[in-house]
Amino acid sequence: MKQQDRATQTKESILKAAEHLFAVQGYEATSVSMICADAGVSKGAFYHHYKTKQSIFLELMQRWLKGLDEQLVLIDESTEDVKQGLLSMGEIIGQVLDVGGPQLPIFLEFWSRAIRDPDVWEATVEPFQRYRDFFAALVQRGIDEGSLRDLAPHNTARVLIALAVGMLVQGLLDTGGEDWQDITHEALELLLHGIAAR
Amino acid sequence: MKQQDRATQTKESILKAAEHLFAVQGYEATSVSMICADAGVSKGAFYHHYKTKQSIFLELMQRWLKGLDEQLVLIDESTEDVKQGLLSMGEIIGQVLDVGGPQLPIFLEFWSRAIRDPDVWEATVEPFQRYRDFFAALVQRGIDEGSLRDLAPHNTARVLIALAVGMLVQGLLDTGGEDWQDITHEALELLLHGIAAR
DNA sequence: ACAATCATACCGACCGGTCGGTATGATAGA
DNA sequence: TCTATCATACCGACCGGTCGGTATGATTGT
Repeated sequence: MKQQDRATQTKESILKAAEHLFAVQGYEATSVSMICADAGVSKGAFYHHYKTKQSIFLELMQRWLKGLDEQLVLIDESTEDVKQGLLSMGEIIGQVLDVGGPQLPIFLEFWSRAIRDPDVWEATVEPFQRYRDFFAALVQRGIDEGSLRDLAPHNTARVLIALAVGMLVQGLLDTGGEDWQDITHEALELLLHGIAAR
Repeated sequence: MKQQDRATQTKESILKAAEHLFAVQGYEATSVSMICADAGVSKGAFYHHYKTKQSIFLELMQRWLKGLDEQLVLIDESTEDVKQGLLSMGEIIGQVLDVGGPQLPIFLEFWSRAIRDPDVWEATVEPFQRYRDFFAALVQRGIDEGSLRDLAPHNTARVLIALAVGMLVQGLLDTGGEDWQDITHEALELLLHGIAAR
């Protein structure tokens, strides 16, 4: 095999091992040695490909967010009706919770680290502000096309994200096998139509 | 001074030091030695009063939740109108974010630890399910008195908690000095009346 | 005297990261 | 094409330091 191919393979196996271990044990509880053992690679190989333990942490997050980005943009482009688009995006949350559950706990660690570490902040929070702007634009579109009430797009976006994040956290901590696809859908319906009596 | 008084004073100063350090540096980054140094106490004193590092972590959380409990019950008893009660509870979130900001990051760590550690889970998640039941009962009351639409109380409670948690996380990660009191209030209004056009 | 309270000294495990060295494929001049 | 040279990929022992926790003795109120 070519040298470069072997290299990328090694790098990838390290990343996969790290992703798995971070998900199951958490970041702090996972040592570089464990990652190497799991990947079947030496510590030297690890530090040849990655500068620090944290750097692999960040690369993981960037990949993850990139995937989320693409999904959102995809839905955004394929929907005409804003209300329907919001519901579709809600389904992403449900999917994320039902499918990618195991590796989600990392997010909580990312966030708590982001508060102190500027590098982590840049890689996690800054993208979230991009999402907020994205939702705000979507809400504005809804207002323009008359399907949404005339409310502050920025704040509404914050509410939407709060809903997403809150559902994510609850999904992580709830043990019972809830159907989050369903719950998130209903939550968005509630937000759309209000819970107060007419 | 009496021996027992001195003991409780020591215990309290340890707790205060731990609370402060956990808030500023995080749990893992804070060592027992640092807590002792900050409290002006020896390691022997620490392990005389607390079994492990984690035990102090848990005691902190229990105190915190107890305070939250009391606030919620207080509002619950003092309000007649459910809609108004919900808005008042929203203000708690705002208060919590504006006032107790510095020590909130611990929550994220608590949650991420709760996923793996059964003891932490019991101390953090189980209370949250109590809150959910509490909100569910409140929603049910709203339905009965006709101020809320007839919807599943359990799911609605989940939405309310999602909103609270989501706002909390955003409040932690947003750098700008937003007025979360205001934002949370508007969020609840949005949820109450819906964002869709009539 | 006796127990509660605290201080000091210390242990073994482990951690992230480094470093000297090797193995192996790429490259280029003869 | 054969070979000398070099860069990349990788190995694993090792380091300084930190950590949570313990063992033991001093102090102090009762």
